[in-house]
Amino acid sequence: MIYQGYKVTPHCPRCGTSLSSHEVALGYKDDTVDPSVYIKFQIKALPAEIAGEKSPGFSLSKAVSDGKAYFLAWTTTPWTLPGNTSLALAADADYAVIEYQGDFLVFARALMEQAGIGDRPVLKTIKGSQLTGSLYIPLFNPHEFNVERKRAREGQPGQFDIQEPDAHLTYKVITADIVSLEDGTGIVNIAPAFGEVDFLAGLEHNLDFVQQVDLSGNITGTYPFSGKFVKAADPEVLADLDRRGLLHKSGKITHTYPFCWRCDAPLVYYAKKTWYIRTSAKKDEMIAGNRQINWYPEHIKEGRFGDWLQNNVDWAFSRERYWGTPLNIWNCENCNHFECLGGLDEIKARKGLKGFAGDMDLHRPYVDDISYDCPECGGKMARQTEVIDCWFDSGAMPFAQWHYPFENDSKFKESFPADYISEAVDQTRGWFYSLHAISTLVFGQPCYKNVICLGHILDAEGEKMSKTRGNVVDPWTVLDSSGADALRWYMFTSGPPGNVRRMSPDMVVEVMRNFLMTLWNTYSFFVIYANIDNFIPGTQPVSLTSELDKWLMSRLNQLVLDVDELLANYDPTTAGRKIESFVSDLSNWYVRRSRRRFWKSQNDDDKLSAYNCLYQTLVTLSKLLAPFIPFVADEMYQNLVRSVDGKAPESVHLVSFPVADRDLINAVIIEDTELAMKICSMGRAARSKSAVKVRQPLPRVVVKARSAHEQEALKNLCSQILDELNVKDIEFTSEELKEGKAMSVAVDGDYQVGVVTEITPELLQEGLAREIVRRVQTMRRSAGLEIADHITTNYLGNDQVDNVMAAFADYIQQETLSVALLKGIPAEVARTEKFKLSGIEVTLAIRKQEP
RNA sequence: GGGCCAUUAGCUCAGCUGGUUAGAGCACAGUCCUGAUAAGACUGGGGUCUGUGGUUCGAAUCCACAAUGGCCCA
Repeated sequence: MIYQGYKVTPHCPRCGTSLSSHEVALGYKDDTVDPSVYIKFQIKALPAEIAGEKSPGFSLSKAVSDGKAYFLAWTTTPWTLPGNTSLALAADADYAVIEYQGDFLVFARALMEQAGIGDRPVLKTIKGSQLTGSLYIPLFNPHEFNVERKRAREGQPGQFDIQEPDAHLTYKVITADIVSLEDGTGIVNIAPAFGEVDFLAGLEHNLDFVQQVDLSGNITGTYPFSGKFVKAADPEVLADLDRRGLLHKSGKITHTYPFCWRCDAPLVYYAKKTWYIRTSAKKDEMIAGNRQINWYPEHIKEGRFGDWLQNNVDWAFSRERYWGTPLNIWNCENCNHFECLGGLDEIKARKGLKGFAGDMDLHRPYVDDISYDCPECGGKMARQTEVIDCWFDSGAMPFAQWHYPFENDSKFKESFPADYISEAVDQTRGWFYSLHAISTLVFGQPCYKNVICLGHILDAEGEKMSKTRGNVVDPWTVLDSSGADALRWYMFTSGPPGNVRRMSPDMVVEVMRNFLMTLWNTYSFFVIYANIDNFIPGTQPVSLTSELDKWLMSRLNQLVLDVDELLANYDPTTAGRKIESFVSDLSNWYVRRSRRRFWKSQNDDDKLSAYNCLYQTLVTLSKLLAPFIPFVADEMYQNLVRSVDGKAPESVHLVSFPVADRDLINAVIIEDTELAMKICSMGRAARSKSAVKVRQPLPRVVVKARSAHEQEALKNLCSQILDELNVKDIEFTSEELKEGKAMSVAVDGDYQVGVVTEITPELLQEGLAREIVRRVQTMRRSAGLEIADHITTNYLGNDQVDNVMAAFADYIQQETLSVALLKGIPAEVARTEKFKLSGIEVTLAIRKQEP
């Protein structure tokens, strides 16, 4: 499965190493500007078939013998031209001969326009196949510049024979499938040392091999441009050709070219020795294994990853580096015998072992000292100096992390194959592949069952974030200002994980305010009141008599059901969004509607039921949220559970995920409450149109629902509606509601909600009482009083004020925790304020009542 | 050059097994509510659902092509 090949690999001249295909993938740049040049190769001889051909008027043979006939080839890498050893044509294409400045140029007829000579008459048309075997004179005869010309030994791709110098060297023309008629001239520069296609063509046609560039990317030999880096040599190569009349046209092209992901140097395709894993032999197994894996999003499976497996090529896994896992292949310096050693035991068993100590560090440089006797010839066996591609290490993780198969047999088997892995989409060629390839090679099966494949995070403009571009959102600024859990929640809920997403810190701030603060405030509401009332969870029976509580328990258990199922289906986004809308309803409906139940002074069943429901809900939420926002969830859990139950698991992360109680799910209540919410929303709209403040109670709301069934449902929930809309009565009708002097109406589809805006003296008085409560509360707050502090309230006003204070004394006192309502303003008060309420002047004063 | 994904309000996204009037949050303006609130409610402005064809009684939704962006490959 492992072999050494002489193959062309992308090579980084600065790092001095070849790159794997997944590394190359990291460094493509779209807007690379390179030379676009048309070069003339002088034709020396034509194949006999067309050489003898007579044609009236024009003879290509004569032009050849006059030294005026040229193949016109196109390239973007002038520095490879000294290594050119052939030209490739498309067999089926028509090639035209035209005259240009006294020379006769041959190139694909279809591409005349691009070469800038479309207006010339075509003197002759020849099929590419007819030109095969033509000979041409090299642009640079390697022997003149002290560069070796080699040729592959028949059947041994890794071995080359050096060719004798030849002052009259010619190269031959071949045909190849890869020749494009889209761009260029239909005649392709073949330099077997500098391209994979070129190298393979070289093997197939037994072409010469000229390698005039060293591993640092510098031109060797004695060319005028020797010693230059390849890219720097480009203009000088062109200048040299131009001087000799061999440069037809020179320009620039913008195209995609790979660069080193590590150091940004342009990559050079370079033939050199590399160790390969013959993964292509296991291609079918890898494809079969992939069918067992669940991919999210699903299209990756047969799309990007499936394509990658279909087009599998052998894994070039050796690296010319210092750091890394040493390649465990030794070979004999004398007879070239190879051995691959599988472990320490095998090393120790070698005859004539030198440079080995029992406790040695088996990395470079120490490992390089190990040698032993060749079992074939007795020569010295030395380690190949390369290290192993670190992607191989990453792919070996499932067993390497346990040092399996040397130990931890059971630990390995427990965790293999993995249930789930996650990485970004670029890793289809990286970690996803290295894991899958090695697992298939070693175990014949996949090593992961489920994958969430993440899309990339882009900046606010939709551009890829990159350090060089400076558009990176620093994670620390987000973590410092909004927190890790806010960032997590944003990532989970802002969009499906497989999508790319634009990101700016503002979005995380929004998440914090919208979701986390709502959650936290609900939690802290509970904590404040539970502390005031000394509520101890678990000691009181839960009796679900209140419709509101039944609704909350229904919603909660439905939520648990939904979230559990969504997470099982690898959809954290929808799960998170469900939690979000639940928390919003919890805060804006349940707590809002239940407020008075917590505030009232009697510790009755209703109050306990409210506490228990809210408590259970918050605890369950902390468990549901634990995988999403581990810090906030555990903080809630610590205070809600651990502080009252020392025997509870230490952390929410050690608690089992909640299981829904299906018996508590009442779909009818959920639906009915939704309707009640809708009616309230319309009622608020009607109220706000009437311009009567919500604080002012109104006599009646009139509802036109769609059916008698809906009317019944709303009747059951009418206390919630009355309270929410601050009206005294609810009435149902099947008549159209009319907007009028004492009626404000909101319409939505088949629903109509009208508010009767007649204000009786009694209602006005009650409204006044609410105004007074509201003012006192605001004063308490500004005075810096605690919620549970008791006060004495003093007041001053006309008879009407006196009447209100008398009629609503209980209500005002309970709401404001006033031990007394006293007429007259004493000198020593915490705060005095004067108001005009509905045209009536009132002066209020409060002072804290010391216990 | 090939492949995959996306494109819906100023922004971030729902809606995609075709079917009443395309929704939410943020942002903006005004009004209201509030002793849990960096919250909330109501109203308002803001949309040729990227474009062009096609299928259909009916298309944001299905099909084809194109444009733009992102990713991967060459």
